[in-house]
Amino acid sequence: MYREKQIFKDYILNNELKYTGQRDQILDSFLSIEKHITIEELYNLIKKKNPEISYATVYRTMKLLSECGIAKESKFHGGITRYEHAYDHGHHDHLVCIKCGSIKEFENDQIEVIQRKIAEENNFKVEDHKLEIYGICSRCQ
Amino acid sequence: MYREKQIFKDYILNNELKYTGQRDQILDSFLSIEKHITIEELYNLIKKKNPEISYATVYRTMKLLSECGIAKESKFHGGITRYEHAYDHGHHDHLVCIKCGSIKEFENDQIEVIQRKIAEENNFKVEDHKLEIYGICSRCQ
DNA sequence: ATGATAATGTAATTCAAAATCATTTGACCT
DNA sequence: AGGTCAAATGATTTTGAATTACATTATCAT
Repeated sequence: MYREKQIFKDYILNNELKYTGQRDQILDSFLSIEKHITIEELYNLIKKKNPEISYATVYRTMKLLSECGIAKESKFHGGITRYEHAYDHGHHDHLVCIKCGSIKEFENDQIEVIQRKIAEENNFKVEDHKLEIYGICSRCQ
Repeated sequence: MYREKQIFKDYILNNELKYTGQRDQILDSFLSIEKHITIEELYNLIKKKNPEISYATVYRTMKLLSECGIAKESKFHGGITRYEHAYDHGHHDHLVCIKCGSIKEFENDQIEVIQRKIAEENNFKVEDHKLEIYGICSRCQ
């Protein structure tokens, strides 16, 4: 079983919620996809297995998964919300193709260090940060 | 006269548009404010001088100012669009306070260099990039 | 099985932003 | 200066993502 599933179950338990079939399906579908997925894409994916699912439930469940650190919301160019896997994923940033919309992750320690330095210089207490590079990916050139 | 005003007039001329009183007022008000301003804030500011102004005109004019490089749209945490001065402003990034909402600009050449390196490694053609650091500003701690 | 309580689906609502459209205004021409 | 015509404007409606309200259904501890 996915480690994430146990985390979700614990979260459910600790908050007096219920572990339902839909929540389980949504988590499974989310984990099965290795991309930054939109609610719409996720909804359509789940609908294949369970045509009864509603948009509202997908929205609500992804909020829960974000709260317990399994998913992370992010908005790129255009502004619609996408979800990426967050459990056991170190901090990373994104290369976003403005042509095909593909999103590639990358990690860079130097940038993290510089960011901390800038924050310190400004007496700023960092909670989170994001770096996005927009351009044309190799395939689209 | 602001250098920006000439740019705007040229842009208007080249696109067979018209340089109207409202557009002039909106540009003046925008330039007079040294912050990342929302449409609502700008609308309220202009309304004091000209109560006839409408939201639609402010929206439309800010689009024009963005098109000709005088303003730049940006969305921070929360997602509502803000406009900042763009003419003759080098690239910079932002420290965003999640408590009071204040936004502070900073420049860092090292980050620019690293970003270019990362893009190169990924055979990615950079068009734009943004770095936002979210946290608590010095005043709010 | 029962009852308390949460989850769900449908539909309505919110909010920023954009679009529609009738009317007004500005730029250009002679 | 006045006429012409396209563009600008304001009021209103529409859009689209996201959230919420509410009636109904499902879950789970007992």
